[in-house]
Amino acid sequence: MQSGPGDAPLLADLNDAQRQAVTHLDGPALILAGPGSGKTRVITRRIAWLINQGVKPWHILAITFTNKAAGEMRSRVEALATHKGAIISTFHSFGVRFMRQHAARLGLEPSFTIYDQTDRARMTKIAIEDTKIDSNRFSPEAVGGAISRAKNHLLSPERYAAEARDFFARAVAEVYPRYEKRMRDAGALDFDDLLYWPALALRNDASLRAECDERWRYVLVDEYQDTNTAQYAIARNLSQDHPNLFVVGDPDQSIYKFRGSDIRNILDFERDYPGARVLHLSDNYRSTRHILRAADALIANNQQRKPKKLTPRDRDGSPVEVVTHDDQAREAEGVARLVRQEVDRGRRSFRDFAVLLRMNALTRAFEQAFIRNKVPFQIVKGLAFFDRKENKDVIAYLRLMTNPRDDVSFLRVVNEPPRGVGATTLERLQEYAASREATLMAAAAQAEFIADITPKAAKSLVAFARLLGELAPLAEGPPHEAITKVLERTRYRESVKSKDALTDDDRVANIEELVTAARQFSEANPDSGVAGFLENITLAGDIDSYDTREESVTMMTLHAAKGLEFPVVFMPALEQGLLPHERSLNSPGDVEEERRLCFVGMTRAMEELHLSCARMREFRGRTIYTVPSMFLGELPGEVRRTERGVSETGGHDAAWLDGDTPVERREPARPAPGRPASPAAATAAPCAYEAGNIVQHDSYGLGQVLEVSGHGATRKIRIRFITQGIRTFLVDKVALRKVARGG
DNA sequence: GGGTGCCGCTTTTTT
DNA sequence: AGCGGCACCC
Repeated sequence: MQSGPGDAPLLADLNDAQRQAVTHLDGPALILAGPGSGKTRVITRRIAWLINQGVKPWHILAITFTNKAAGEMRSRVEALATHKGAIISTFHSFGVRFMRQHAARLGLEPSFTIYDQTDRARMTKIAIEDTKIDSNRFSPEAVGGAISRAKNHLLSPERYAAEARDFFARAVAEVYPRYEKRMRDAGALDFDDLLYWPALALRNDASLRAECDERWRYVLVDEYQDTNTAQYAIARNLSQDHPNLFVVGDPDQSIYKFRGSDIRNILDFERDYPGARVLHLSDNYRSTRHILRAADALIANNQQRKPKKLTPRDRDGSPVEVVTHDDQAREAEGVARLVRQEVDRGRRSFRDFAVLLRMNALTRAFEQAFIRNKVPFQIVKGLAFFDRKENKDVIAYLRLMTNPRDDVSFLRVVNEPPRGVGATTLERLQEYAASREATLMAAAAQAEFIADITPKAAKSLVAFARLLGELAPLAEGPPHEAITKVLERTRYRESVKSKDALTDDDRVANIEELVTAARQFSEANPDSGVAGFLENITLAGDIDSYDTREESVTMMTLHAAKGLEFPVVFMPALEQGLLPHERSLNSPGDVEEERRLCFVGMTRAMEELHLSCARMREFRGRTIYTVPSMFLGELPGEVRRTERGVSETGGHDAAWLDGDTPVERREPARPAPGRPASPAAATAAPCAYEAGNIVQHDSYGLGQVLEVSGHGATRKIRIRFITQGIRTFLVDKVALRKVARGG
């Protein structure tokens, strides 16, 4: 490594491994970076260092997974070096830029619309109806998901069809080409297209590939463990002639398999790039020893994993807490009280706390508890706002202004507000459009010539087409003006107001908020028109709306928390079926991913980590008895385990749950009692288990033995599980743990 | 032929 | 919370 001018401040506060990573010059490099090991710092310093070494900024491409991470990286590099010309963006934003730039070469209009998963489902539904497949048999979401996975694996419709074996795959194989045709005709790309087409173009067009490889000589990829096949292909094809691919990641934090990421990309890096430099960042600067030991112990249970340890740099801190509550209301109340108390004592501020959950649906109880205790909070879930019906409607108008071929948006708002265009008319219109290979907008403009469409409906359709034609020029101007005009011309506000007096205030407020969001966007991006605004909101993720400076407790999913850190982390609802999630229990590989998810959550904590579960949980309208997460059993003995409440005693005071004023209550710390046992038939033969025993099964959770029958290899055991009903197993084959003798 | 109101289903995680 | 499906009314 050479040292250039002004390197000292870039390298001074780095440890040995970090410095080696930053100053790695040419050739592929894999940086295995555990949580809290300073990987963002390594990437940003490296970009600055490369520029200091004389690498031109426009030869640098740094890719992250979220817009927020990209923005942060950009501002951090900015503080270190002039990087004008370097691209720091997400894979998807890079894909958009690539597609717009090479649209002509790819046979695409540069004014394409980007479809989100909701739009994808609608288009999939249309495509299913194009085929002879029974549309009730397969949901558009399921088929759309399968198409998405195919694209993530770079499978074209032809290749997918060649490999389709089972009934479902054969149906998807029918729909996939129809979907693609429909998308192309609508001038639309889905999220996966933003990776799929660039990946294919780079793979198949040698001159384009060489041109891009030459342009981006230094490619850096963050969170490499989460790349899918398409992303892998993009990175690989940009790193042939200039094989300076620098990837940073942690196999233990791979949590996006469901959207196609392939952990083998990082595990096989050395095989794919012979001679790659491999560096390990294992010093953890984030968390206390207690937290790291707990996280280490948990992740060590994964079989498909290279062993590695996190080296703490910090003090011991306080032990990791595991608390069992009676139900989710008390669990949430416990969190809210602790936050309140710490803030009241002046020891913490609200923004020091985060509540990390497996599912968005679990936030309810916490919202209520925080409100009750006057604890300010924010939920990181940006989708909710732009997903509101009224906003989606307005957005559909904007899309039609920039791209009149967008059939999905057409269908969404052609009768919104109501214009007297019903299902029958639309069916006729679609038939007509299909027979002439025309877009719905074009067909609407000539609706008066379509047989079987009533004159009244035809008039409405023509007026609608004319309206959009008149609005279209506004797409070049600032988006908030376009929205204002849309609302005015469609009288959308008025139509909302006349519906339901109770909710319409909310809806109108949402529309106003959309106008504000558009105005803010215009101010920040004065040169962008409506198309830029649409692109921005479609590609914005939940985490992008998260404000770290806000004085409030943060609630978010474990997935969204990746890359973040908080002084105090709560991880509630650690129950079998939630984490690990029910749908992962059938496959050991999926359970390992759930364990990684738990690991990611735990390693967000800097000083305190509070894990909890509830004995009872209301979910989808039913109350179920829960089983503590298997992951809690994998933590070391040093964690502090506490039982609160204990329903069976009936001794606690629940008054605080109903009133506004919290009442202090006793915290009897006592062990959980065994479940009441029922008298069951005894068996003659000696056996490790007998009726009444309380047993733990790896997947089904806690249950009570009802009966043991037979003998030898055919001895059977019948168990009633708390959540999964009655099951029968062969005693010799089933993995059970006796928890209590019971009866 | 279109509009309206009610029911039940949906969601695990996301760019 | 939204939305498709359905029944019922205009």
